[in-house]
This record gives sequence, C-alpha cells and structure tokens, in this order.
Amino acid sequence: MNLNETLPHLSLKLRNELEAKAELVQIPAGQEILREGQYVKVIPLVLEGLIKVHTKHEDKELLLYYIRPAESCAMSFAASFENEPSKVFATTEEDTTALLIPVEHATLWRKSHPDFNTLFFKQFNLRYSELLETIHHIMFNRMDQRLYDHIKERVELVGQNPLKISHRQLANELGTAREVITRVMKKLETENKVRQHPNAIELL
Amino acid sequence: MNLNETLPHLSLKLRNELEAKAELVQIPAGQEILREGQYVKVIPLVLEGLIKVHTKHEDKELLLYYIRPAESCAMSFAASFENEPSKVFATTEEDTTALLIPVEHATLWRKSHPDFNTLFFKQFNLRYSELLETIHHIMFNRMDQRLYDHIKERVELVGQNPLKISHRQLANELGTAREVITRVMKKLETENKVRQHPNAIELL
DNA sequence: CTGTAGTGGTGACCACGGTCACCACTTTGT
DNA sequence: ACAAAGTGGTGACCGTGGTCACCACTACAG
Repeated sequence: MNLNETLPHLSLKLRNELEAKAELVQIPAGQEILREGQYVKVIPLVLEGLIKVHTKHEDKELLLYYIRPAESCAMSFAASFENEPSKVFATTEEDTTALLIPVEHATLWRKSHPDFNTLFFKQFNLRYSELLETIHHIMFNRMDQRLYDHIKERVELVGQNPLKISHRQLANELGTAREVITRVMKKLETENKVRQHPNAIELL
Repeated sequence: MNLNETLPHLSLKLRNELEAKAELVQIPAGQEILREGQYVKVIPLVLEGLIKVHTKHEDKELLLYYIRPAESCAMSFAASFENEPSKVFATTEEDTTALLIPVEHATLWRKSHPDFNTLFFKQFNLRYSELLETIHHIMFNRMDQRLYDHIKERVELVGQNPLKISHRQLANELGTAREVITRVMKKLETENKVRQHPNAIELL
C-alpha cells in the first residue's frame, strides 16, 4: 500500500511517521469495529474500502455518514482527545484497508505536524456538515425522498448501479421498518425512479 | 471585560493577542448575527450572554444548540477555514458580549497558539456531540419528551424557573407547530411536570 | 377608544409511517 | 432432502403530529 498515492495531501514527513508508527490492517466487510460506549485506543485512517458510522437506540438504527478513503473518524479522534467513550457505532461496509494511529501519537502529531492538525479539522468540519444534512433529511423530507436520496448516494458511493442491498438494510440505515421500505419502494417504482431486481435495486 | 476571568484556560499570550486584535462588541438580545449562505468574516467568542444556533427550511425552524460564555461557533470557524458559506443561522438569545476574531488571525493563531487550536477542537467535538444528541431527540423521542427536555434545558441555561417563553417560540425551536406545543403542554401539565402561567412556564 | 398584533385554547380532519400478522419464495446449511 | 433463515409483498389498523378554522383574551399604539 503506497501512502504517497492515497494521501498525497500529507507531507512526506508525516507519511513517513505514519508508515513507521501506525499499524496497517485489513478488515473484512461487515465487521463492527467500534461500539457505543467503547473507549478508543486507535484512530483509523481509511486507505481503501468503506466504513459506515451509525447510531442505535433500542434496536432502531440510523446511518450517520460514511468514512471513505483518505478520511478518518472524527468520533475516534474526539474520543481519544477527551478520553470519552464513543457515542456511535462503526462497521466496515466493504473490505477495508486502514492505518491505525495510536492515540498517543495523534496527540503529538497534532502539535508537530500542521497537516495532521488540518486533516482532522477538515474531518470535523465534514462530519459536522454531514450530521447537519442528516438532521435536515430527518426533519424536512418524507420517506420517499429520504429513501431515493439514500439509494442515490449509495449507488454513487460504491459505484454499482443495480445496487445489491436488501429492504431490511435500507430500513436500518434510515431508522425505519422493513415494511415501510417495501411500501415506499413500490411507490418509487411506479414513479419510474427505480427498478427492483431480486436482492438489488436499479437507479433510473 | 476581563478576559483573564472569562477565559482562564487560555494562555496569557493568547489573551493578550485577543485583547489586541479582536474586537469587543455588545449585541442586544434577539439579533440575527449569522444567516444561512452568508460568508464569515469574523469568528465570535462569547464572553457573556447566549447565542442560539438553528436551521431553517421553508419557514420551519429547528434549534441546533446554544453558544454559551467561553464558547465559540464551530460553524464560523469551519466556514472561515474552508471559505464556505454558513449552513446555519445564529441569533442572540440574551444581550451578549463577544470577541470578534478576524478570520485571518484565526488561521495564524491556529498554528502559533496550541491552546487556540485546542479550543476549537473542543468546540468541534462539543458541537458534534450536540448535533448527535439533536438527531437522537428527533428520531427516538416523541414530542412530549422532546418538549419537556427542551424546557428543562432552557430553564437550566438561563437560570429562571418560571421561564418566560411563548408556545410559538417553543414550536420554532422544536421544528413543529404552535398547536402541537399547546396540546403537548396540556398533557405535561396534567402529568404535573410543568405548570403554565401567562406567557411563562414553570418547571416542576 | 379602537384597531392590531400578540398571546393560548380547541375540535375536526387526515396523512404518514410504525406495527402486526400473515404469505410466498429463494438461499443456505446440515 | 429438509429445515432454517433470509428475502420481498400485502392488508388492516392506528397513533402521532401537522393542518385548518376558528375563538377568547391581553397588550399596546394610534
């Protein structure tokens, strides 16, 4: 894995530090890597793959945002920063390659490497925006719009158009029930916005 | 206004810089100081008073969080950082004294003053948490719980128990309609959780 | 004094979405 | 081969909360 390609915006010095001190790991898809209440020992920096960050409340879930390559987890950083437990869950959505940065180095690098510092400010800003967007979706859109937008985002994100996903999973990500998704999907289909295939959805 | 008292966690050096370069302003209550889409030229640091940060969508509002003394506005910081327009609104809730930090200094101080840097990381972390909490409230609580929690928070925040506030304003802050507040207030009253006075609400 | 704008209160209505109890079908594992 | 677990589909029901059309009352400015 060549850091220079994946993280070109970081200084050579920092990339060398990362190579020396951070652990490079491969995580298979579908693995829960952070739970609510868990204390954080490493901050992941995604190189390849996709991580999903979500909340739970009495077996009702809600997707918050995705962590894409060259991005990191603001929650981990914050948690390590204040030594607080995580308030969210994180799960690998695809097979993922990531650098695990020990929190003690993060604290140092924040001071010694301006680009490290900047990286995390940008991440915080990004997550702030995404949470805001999530709030907007929940408050101001109805399910059909939310579902359509969500499918669209996911199609673009993983780059496959007949998107392989179940109604149940969509329900979890939108914090609703499976029946609701089935119902709304049919509506979107009659409106010619999507087409349904066995275990997959095609965006039109 | 003595910065040493209000901002004891900042270094003397930084406090002196603030005193020299930032503008000290008094803003009366009820004034809109930041609009959606607006570009940010100064970052406020609240010394006294209270600022409300909220979103709008087609004359439907939603309170996001408050900025209390010794706190700042993550949105302003982020906006200045990326030179992006604001995504939120901010209004003074009480008469407010604040330091206005020109964005060009913020960029410099982020590098030269570690405690300035830390301050804004903490602010980002705080706002992230608060947005997350807001999402939880919207998704997982019904109006009665949301309203009760909101009144409670506000009572604690402004430190007055028969809280002077109208149903209309509560409706705006919770992103709902006035009639709904009236309805739910009656419910809370019969449950002996609150008592209603003319133009005021008492938390029991 | 009177109009205007602000409070809160109320009943009727209804749409959205959450829930329940099913069903049929395919895929998986033993 | 069969059970088990997962898929999506469906009709009925109903509660929350959003909307509308009112009403009564108070405060205040002209």
